[in-house]
Amino acid sequence: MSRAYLSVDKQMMTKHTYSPKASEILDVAENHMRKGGFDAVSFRDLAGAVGVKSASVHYHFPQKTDLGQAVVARYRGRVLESLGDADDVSGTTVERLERLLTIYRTALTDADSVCLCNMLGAEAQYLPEDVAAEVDMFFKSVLSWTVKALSSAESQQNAEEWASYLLSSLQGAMVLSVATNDHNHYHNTEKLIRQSVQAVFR
Amino acid sequence: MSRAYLSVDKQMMTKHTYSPKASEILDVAENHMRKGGFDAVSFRDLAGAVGVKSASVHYHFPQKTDLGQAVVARYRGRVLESLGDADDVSGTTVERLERLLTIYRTALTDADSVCLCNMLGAEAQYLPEDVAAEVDMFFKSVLSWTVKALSSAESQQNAEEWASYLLSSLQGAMVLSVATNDHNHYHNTEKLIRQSVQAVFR
DNA sequence: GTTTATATATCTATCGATAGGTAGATAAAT
DNA sequence: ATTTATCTACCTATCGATAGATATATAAAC
Repeated sequence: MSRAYLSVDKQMMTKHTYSPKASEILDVAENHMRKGGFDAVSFRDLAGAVGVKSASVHYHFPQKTDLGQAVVARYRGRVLESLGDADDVSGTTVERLERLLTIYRTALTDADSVCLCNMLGAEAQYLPEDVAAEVDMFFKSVLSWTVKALSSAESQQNAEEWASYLLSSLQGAMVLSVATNDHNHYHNTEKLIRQSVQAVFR
Repeated sequence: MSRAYLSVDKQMMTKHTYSPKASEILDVAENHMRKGGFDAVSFRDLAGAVGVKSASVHYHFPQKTDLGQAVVARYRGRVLESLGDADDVSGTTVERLERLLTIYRTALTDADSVCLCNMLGAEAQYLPEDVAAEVDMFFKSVLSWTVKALSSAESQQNAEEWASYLLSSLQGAMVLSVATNDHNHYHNTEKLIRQSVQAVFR
């Protein structure tokens, strides 16, 4: 069994500061949010899914903004943890990038839905400010990691530009895959990303 | 003033089969849907925006599914019309591709929101079947156009793979641009797409 | 040890607001 | 007269959120 990176996987959430029930709520909320966006999750549905009443969900997350913030923050933390340190890696740029590709691939395959922050990022102007800020932070963090991962000494290429390009491709490929119900769009993009990076960086 | 392709622009919707009021409703629905998804538009809000009561919106679009279908179908038609015939173009592949880039660029710039079908495609599993089918058709149509646009006689590259890759990049770049409130992600991706295509196709 | 207090986690019941949707009247245009 | 387009008025269902009660567990005070 493959590890779930972007996807919810209780086994890898060891250092959660949330109670078991709160974590369970976040799990359901995250999966549902990835498929339908922020407004697609309701306190009642969450409550039903974890076997409590909606008022009890409000106990753990008083406002819906708190819930959204928690979902995105935990998601970001999990992704960054899976990515690890971008600096301390030996190996080629392409090898380094495989970690990023695996994370996104597993996220798509496991849940058959786009990246949480893709879904929420698209509706950023429609989100509570706090939640939008968490989403913004996700992209800035992952972009920063990717820039580092691409910054090999030999290359004179602009790592920032390529990081933005690569992340865009991966995010968009997930959307195409879900929208057309054909994951080949993702796998194909993965392949061409490898080619491009191999050609440009070394 | 630039022409709005993906964006709503009444001037270019000459052959609509909708009444003026219905078109107005579709305009508002489309813009709102791009920012918040399918559930973000309500009959009451639409009614208020166009100066009628919600029951009158139901007159034009009995069910919300009808509204969603109409919005996406019109959007797709407008984009395909703007793209024109991919075959009859003289010029380089890159030049041919500029039309696609301009459409997406203008869409992002004019409305500061992602492509309608990016927003809806991400939540495809959450949409009414009819609406999801329209979204699927959008991507298949634009992909088909792009494949043709890339299929120059001299090139031996796989046009289908590259079409999927390019569209993914553009879609994802819009998401990053909106989510981080930094359109440079889009413009940067545009630039690197040009480079990549120029290197691979001729 | 027993009592007192506080925190945790849930419940029932309800609120006002809003969602999509419908029935039937009205007014204008053809 | 019929069609087109709108209205008023209403329905049921669900939304996020709150009030107030309850059971349990831990912790502190006596």
